[in-house]
Amino acid sequence: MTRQPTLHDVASAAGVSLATASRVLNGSDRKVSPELHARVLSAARSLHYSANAQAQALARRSTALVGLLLHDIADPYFSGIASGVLSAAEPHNLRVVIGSTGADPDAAVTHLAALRGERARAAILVGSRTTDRAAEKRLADAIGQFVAAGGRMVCVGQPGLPGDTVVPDNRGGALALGTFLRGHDRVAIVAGPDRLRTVRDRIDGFREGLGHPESTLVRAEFSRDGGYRAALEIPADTTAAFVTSDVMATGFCAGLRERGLRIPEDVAVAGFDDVPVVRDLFPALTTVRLPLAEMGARALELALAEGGAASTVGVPAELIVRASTHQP
Amino acid sequence: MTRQPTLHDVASAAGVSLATASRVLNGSDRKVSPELHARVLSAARSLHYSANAQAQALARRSTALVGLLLHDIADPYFSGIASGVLSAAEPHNLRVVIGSTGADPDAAVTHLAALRGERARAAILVGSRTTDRAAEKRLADAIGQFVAAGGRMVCVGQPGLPGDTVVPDNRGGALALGTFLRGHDRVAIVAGPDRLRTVRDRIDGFREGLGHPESTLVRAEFSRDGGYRAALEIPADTTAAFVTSDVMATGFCAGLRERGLRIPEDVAVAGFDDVPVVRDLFPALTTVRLPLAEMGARALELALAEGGAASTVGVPAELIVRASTHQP
DNA sequence: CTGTTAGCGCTTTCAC
DNA sequence: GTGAAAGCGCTAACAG
Repeated sequence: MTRQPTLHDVASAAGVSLATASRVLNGSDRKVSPELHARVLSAARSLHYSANAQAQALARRSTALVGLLLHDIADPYFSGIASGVLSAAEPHNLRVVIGSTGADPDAAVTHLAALRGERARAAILVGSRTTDRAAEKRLADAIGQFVAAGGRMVCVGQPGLPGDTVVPDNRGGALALGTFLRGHDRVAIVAGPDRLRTVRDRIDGFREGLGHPESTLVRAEFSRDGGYRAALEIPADTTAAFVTSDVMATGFCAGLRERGLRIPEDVAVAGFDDVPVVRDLFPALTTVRLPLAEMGARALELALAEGGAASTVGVPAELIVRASTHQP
Repeated sequence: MTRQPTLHDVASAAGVSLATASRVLNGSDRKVSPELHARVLSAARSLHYSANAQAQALARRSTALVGLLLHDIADPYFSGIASGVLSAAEPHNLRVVIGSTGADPDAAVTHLAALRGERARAAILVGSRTTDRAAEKRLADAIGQFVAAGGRMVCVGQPGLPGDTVVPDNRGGALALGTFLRGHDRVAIVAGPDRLRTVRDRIDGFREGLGHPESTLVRAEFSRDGGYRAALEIPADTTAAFVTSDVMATGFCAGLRERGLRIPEDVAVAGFDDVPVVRDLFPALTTVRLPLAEMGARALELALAEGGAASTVGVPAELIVRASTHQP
């Protein structure tokens, strides 16, 4: 590996000035004579020139980076959103650097600091909130710093933090589901952690739809295994269960089956999110569809917005009825 | 948003030179007196200083970026690997920029060019090969350029390209599966595109294990829907099917069910990869486990390797027997 | 131990 | 149209 050719090399190979070379190799508005233009181009080509992005960023005082922060890329909810972010970024020639926040409540803070150092154009934070007030404060501070440095912040899923927000209609979707399940009288709600506003909205909407609030509430971890364990805990005479996320519901169904309970004959089960795989479960899962990829794309677009004011875009949630539920 | 403070600002606020400020704010080996050290630190803190990563990269002639190129982040095979890459990158303080290559055979080429411009330390390419010789050549060229620019290249899943490689034991895993399924006499193999070496290895291993090669071969797209369609095509009297990826197998099982065929009574089904969800299908899917996250982590480690010679690391594949198969 | 001073590779006025 | 030159913010010799 020899030293990479610089713009300087190209310029002298083409017999022009640095400025001219720069003008033709990058979409400058300044005009360059066809003759020189061609010479620069061919010099660049034969040298295999590739502009140093860092140098450009430094000189231009701007980068093409956007950060994407999420819990766990292996979780289909997050990867669905990530997929949307990526495809929306492509046409804008934006590069997305991804970070998983995982279990550590301060991981987002760390990542945000790094993104600030990288002078990222924007950061997209997908659902990462904790019950820890202090940590929450640190997050808000980190966001503040990031924004102060000129970055745009957008949160997906959970409102309440500074910056733009993409929020699905959790309440509305759950309400439709609750309404659909009306008539079941021994209903269990398998919910993720109470601290999540998302979870609360889904519960509230569901209960309102159901028409009576005296359902059993089981708390569980927001994961496949959390759902599985919850299945072992719900009352044996439950006739319907609303599991607040599909990933949990997947484990929940497995747990139910192991317990010898049939779906939907013994207990009707519904999830939320409509991650791709749930239609292939047996029985196929009734759920509320969230347009994950679209949410990601919307977030990216917000991230690009020039305007000053923080905006919120809502996305609809749609009830998808499949075989895992029946109306009583 | 005001102009971001620079190292210069910090230095003068602390009443020291640029060099000293630089030394304390970055892990230089040079020593600085405790007194100045403290002054710089407090100045940096009160100014909310954040080093400009681009400027550092330029001055240091090195970045902390690694690129991760994969087909589709929403596919659990890829997201599983990505997850491993991310967690391995974290402790090394590496940033990973991700790009999906999707359907476009030249997307990897484009991304590689961008990564070269960014002077990324390494690029990890997860399974992206086409039947198109010309495109393949362009890919190899792009890799060559990237490497010539000092980047490290590592491919996951498919050998044959320049650079390091992480290859799972496709053949061995499939062989174990074939052996397990011995005795079935009307066996179908539902395979992804023939151009993929991975697919070929899996087929060969499986056949060898099975002990007789006269199985029906059905080609399908390497996706859930591809598997679904294949299920409608296989001979009705098939007693066992090996589907070359779990994602395909997921669709395949759904298709079988719609056709009224029972699993495993009518046809035993096995997949490959062991993506998380297949254990929750009903019946749970027999498959060959690939340590996806570990593969990603290994790739990242190869990417970090200093040495010159390209190396190949193999990862084992393990037969996981579940309810979707029975021995005849 | 600390400070001075060249760059790193590119963009962008500002003259010509 | 084209070029000279001044940075962009930081690091790393090299002197003290």
